[in-house]
Amino acid sequence: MRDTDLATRRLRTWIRLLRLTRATENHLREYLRVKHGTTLPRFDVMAALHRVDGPMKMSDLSRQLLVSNGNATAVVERLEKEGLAQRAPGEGDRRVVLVELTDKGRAVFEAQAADHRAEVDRLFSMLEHEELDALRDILHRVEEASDGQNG
Amino acid sequence: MRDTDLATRRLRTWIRLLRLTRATENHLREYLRVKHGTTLPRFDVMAALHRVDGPMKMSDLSRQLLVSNGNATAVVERLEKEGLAQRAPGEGDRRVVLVELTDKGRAVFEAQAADHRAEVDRLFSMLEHEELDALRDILHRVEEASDGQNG
DNA sequence: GCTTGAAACTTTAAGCTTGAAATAAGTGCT
DNA sequence: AGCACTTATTTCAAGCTTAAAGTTTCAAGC
Repeated sequence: MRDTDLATRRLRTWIRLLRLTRATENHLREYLRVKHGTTLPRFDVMAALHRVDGPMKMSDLSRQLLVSNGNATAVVERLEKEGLAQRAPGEGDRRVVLVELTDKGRAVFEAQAADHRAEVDRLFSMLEHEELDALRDILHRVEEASDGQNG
Repeated sequence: MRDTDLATRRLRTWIRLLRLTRATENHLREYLRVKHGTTLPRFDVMAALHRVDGPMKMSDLSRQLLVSNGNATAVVERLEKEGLAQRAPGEGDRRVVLVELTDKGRAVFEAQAADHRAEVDRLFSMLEHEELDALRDILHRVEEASDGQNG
């Protein structure tokens, strides 16, 4: 394999990375569905909102999650309908919309997050500090390079 | 960071992996859209069909791509409508449907694939043999473990 | 103050995706 | 043959996602 040219190895590595990510997402989707009756996009949005622990601009939300503006609007709309999040107009800039979790949303998310964390720990239980170090270095290298190219 | 407990490190690593995958997919989606007027799901399906280079069962296709059956049906239907793929009933087992690329589909895909490969090569140009080796080992370890758990 | 342009969101249409239900066809048991 | 069970695929409803167009608001230059 080491005599295969770099372009081919990079392509194969990307495909394997993509497959691992999909398989893991499928597993977590199913887990969240049967255990908490929720979906991955909802969970992701709630995680971002919980993380900042306060009002967050819609645009920051979509930037954070790497999804389109319209997508953020749609998912937040559903969360709001279920009483898990709420939107309010921004104070200064009247174009801005601020989202945050409701108390109910926070409670619901924290229960989901605990199980989610445990499941991720289980799924990656074969990775110890050594592999995590190696992976951290590689991810760091990729992120650094693409920061240089884009933003 | 090394004094952070393993569960936390695994969760953070998963999140970073997910972000890298999403960023890369977003980039490739945009690339295929502007340069070839196609989408990632269509490209993925065509790649799978090109890979086997011959008739493929719908169920094998969805298994390969880690998507639902209904999804495979929908994407193939669109490819068929565009004359890029064609379906035919299986010979022996009459439940089976076999898909394959048309000549046009093969030609179209090969042009897309060449550019896609070059773009992936560019996106991961910071990874040399050394990092690819490390990543291969890690991915192998994860795949091995989940094979033991599931299928 | 007006205009021009940019920014923050929402809306819309089209496509993607899932999970479940529905069809249809094969397999095995009696 | 008849019956239950499994497998292969499609259909369907609901939700997710994007890109593009539309609305409202802000900022800068005149």
